[in-house]
Amino acid sequence: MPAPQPPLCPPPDYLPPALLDQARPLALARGEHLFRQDDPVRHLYFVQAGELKAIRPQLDGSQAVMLRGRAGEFFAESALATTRYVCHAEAVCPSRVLAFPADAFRAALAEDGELALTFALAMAAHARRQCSRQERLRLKRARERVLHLLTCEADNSGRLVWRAPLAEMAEELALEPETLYRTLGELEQEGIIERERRVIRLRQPGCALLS
Amino acid sequence: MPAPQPPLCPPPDYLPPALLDQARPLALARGEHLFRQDDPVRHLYFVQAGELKAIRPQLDGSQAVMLRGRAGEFFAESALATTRYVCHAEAVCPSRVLAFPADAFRAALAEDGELALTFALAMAAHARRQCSRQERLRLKRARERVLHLLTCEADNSGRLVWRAPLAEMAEELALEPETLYRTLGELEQEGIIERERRVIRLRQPGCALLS
DNA sequence: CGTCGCATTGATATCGCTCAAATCCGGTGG
DNA sequence: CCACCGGATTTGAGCGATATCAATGCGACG
Repeated sequence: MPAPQPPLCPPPDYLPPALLDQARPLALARGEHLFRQDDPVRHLYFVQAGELKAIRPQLDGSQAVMLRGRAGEFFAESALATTRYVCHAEAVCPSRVLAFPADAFRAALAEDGELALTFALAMAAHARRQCSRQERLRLKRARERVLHLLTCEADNSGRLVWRAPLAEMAEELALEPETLYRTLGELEQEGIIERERRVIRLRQPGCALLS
Repeated sequence: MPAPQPPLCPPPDYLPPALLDQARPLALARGEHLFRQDDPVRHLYFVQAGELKAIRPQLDGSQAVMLRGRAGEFFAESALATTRYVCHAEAVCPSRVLAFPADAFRAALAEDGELALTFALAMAAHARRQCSRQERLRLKRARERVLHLLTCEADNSGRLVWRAPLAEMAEELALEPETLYRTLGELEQEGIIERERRVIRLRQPGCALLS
């Protein structure tokens, strides 16, 4: 019974009404799949609430999180360039998405250069966030990866609400859950973070803690 | 004396002549910078020959390779969305690039929806390659990262020509050079690869070597 | 011939992974 | 209300892989 409490994110206001009319709302329970590898790309998705992740199963049985889509973002928009998905997508927590028909979306972009530019810029911004994730994965020590995530994802006051089990965060960081638990424990002991339930708070947000 | 021997890659044919006319060719020596962090974004770059990398200096003195631009690709096009660069860019080997004025590029996109769509699709394809790099970094063992790179970057016959020192490849893989040397040595001993100078050849291209 | 950058190899320390076990917590059903 | 259950979290011990430090070889080039 997907019923996320937070309010729904409206789709970007630069989208033309004709496109918005064709959007179909979907609700996903935690763990439910939005699409699977090799599925044909029929829709472009916008996340209104919750969070999605795109995963590729690895040969060792684990899964690599290729990207995440949070509320207010398009998700897997790079699929626009191809006809089939190269990974699976599932909801990290109860989520709501808007599904736009892919060809209608392409047509709208081709017809309206202004729209296409705006969308391209949104993709560019998205690419930057992906770069940040990559920078994080290049850090070799667990402590640094964790701090990188916290400083990047926490709000101005240093608070980060993680709605899924921490094993999910470990996966995001390409760490084992035990390592993450221990690292968070150490950071807490050192007074660098506080923890309560699903909330983690950086005591000195914006401070250069890395390395 | 930047004088790369390979032929120059022509810019994409979907670019309008008006835009091509404004492109300025640049030649870069190995290690030369194309732009630096905090520089204003005045140009969009297309790589005609050689290879570029965008790097962010880390607090520990090392540098993280955020992305690479190879011949035939746009480089750092996500900068279109912002006004200042967030990282440095330098040539990995002697290179040639075309510099398009950023505002002319934006204007051309806004004016021509067809062009904007094509460019957006190119960005999407680029995003997929970035995803692949990320997947690589999520692999925990050095051997798997190396094989992932080889299988992804080698041509059909399994050949990969690496024009820069191997330390550059180590950096790309977020490994220490020594680890890469040792790993390549093992793979060679096991008959999985062959090496000669700057050329690495996978003996069984396309084979599922990752575990 | 000397130097410099790159490649290679060895020894050691450290970190994160792995396996294992215990505890906590929220939710469910009696 | 309480007992129970499963998932999530914590903690421990040991091992293996990679980083780190150090030394040497090697080839290009001035």
